[in-house]
Amino acid sequence: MENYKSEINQNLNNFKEVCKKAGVKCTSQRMEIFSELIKKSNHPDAETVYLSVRERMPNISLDTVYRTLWLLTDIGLINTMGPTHERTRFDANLSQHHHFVCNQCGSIYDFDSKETNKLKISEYVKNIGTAETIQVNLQGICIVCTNNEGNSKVKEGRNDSLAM
Amino acid sequence: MENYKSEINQNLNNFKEVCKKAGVKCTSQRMEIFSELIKKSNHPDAETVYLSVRERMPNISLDTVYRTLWLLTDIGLINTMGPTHERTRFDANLSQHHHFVCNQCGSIYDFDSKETNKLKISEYVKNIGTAETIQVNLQGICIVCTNNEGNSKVKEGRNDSLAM
DNA sequence: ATGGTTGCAAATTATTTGCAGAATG
DNA sequence: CATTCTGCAAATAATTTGCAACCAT
Repeated sequence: MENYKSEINQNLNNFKEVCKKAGVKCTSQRMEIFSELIKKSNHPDAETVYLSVRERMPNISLDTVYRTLWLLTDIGLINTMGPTHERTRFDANLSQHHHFVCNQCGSIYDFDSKETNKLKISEYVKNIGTAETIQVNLQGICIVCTNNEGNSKVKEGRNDSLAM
Repeated sequence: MENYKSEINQNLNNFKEVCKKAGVKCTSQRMEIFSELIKKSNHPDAETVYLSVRERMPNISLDTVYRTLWLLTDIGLINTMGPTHERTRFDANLSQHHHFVCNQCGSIYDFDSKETNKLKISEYVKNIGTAETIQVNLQGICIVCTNNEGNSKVKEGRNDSLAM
């Protein structure tokens, strides 16, 4: 309970630094939104963040929350869960398979690997729950885009890469 | 090229059977939409399906495509990619981690495992592209819901389980 | 025949944007 | 002080829904 507050302070210092580097202002709204996200580990959506922050800042508006969340994502302070700005996509392939998403063209390739299917994840999540399905998602650059280097249009600037 | 058509026919026979079992009608629209999804392996969204099917059925409407895709999902003939009907969720935890999604309450738990991080997926997808990030998603029932058995509300009936 | 299904148009939900005043560096 | 931000309200995009006509069983 004690180092929870200091963790936020530590993060807020980093926050100010990153903002300065990125050339964006460090406003009270942004700090509230950011620390809200650090406090809540349950990956809230914009509306949820808005409702919580509003308890401390009654005048904040939902669109500020949206703008801030995307800004924080752009400058690398937070991430989104899964694909964003995407419409729901459907798949008739019901067999066990995994996905490779190209950060450049947005294509999704299916793949399968015995090694992946054999993963004994269950042991790692025993204290979380019982897993029924496992799905591996890879992000990177597909061969087509690698070969087309130069004439490929970037689809999203928000796909920060996270070294493996 | 030849067994591509026979694959569709085979799937369409199964389609009719499943429809009968589920007590839904086997309309021409539904057959077109389903076979469109089988032909395209690129996980199209509703609009894309709509545009393709419209070439053969000029009068079909987009909402029929939506209704059909969800119906097919409900009766287990197709799947959606990733979370659906979900707002974008944000996460301040930037370290390498994976997710456990509870099919019952919708909570998302973070977890990490050395074994997972060491996965040499790159070799399996060499001919697809170069992966920069790997993310494992587990679906199942979390401990909280297991303990609350009975008074928990089911969130989605669309989470077909796939044995590990 | 008749109840599920379709197409249309209108509704809803999530998210984005233009603009004038407010706050930050 | 000069911008960058914010809050408001209105716009947009994806998806859903009510309803009368239509089609499969």
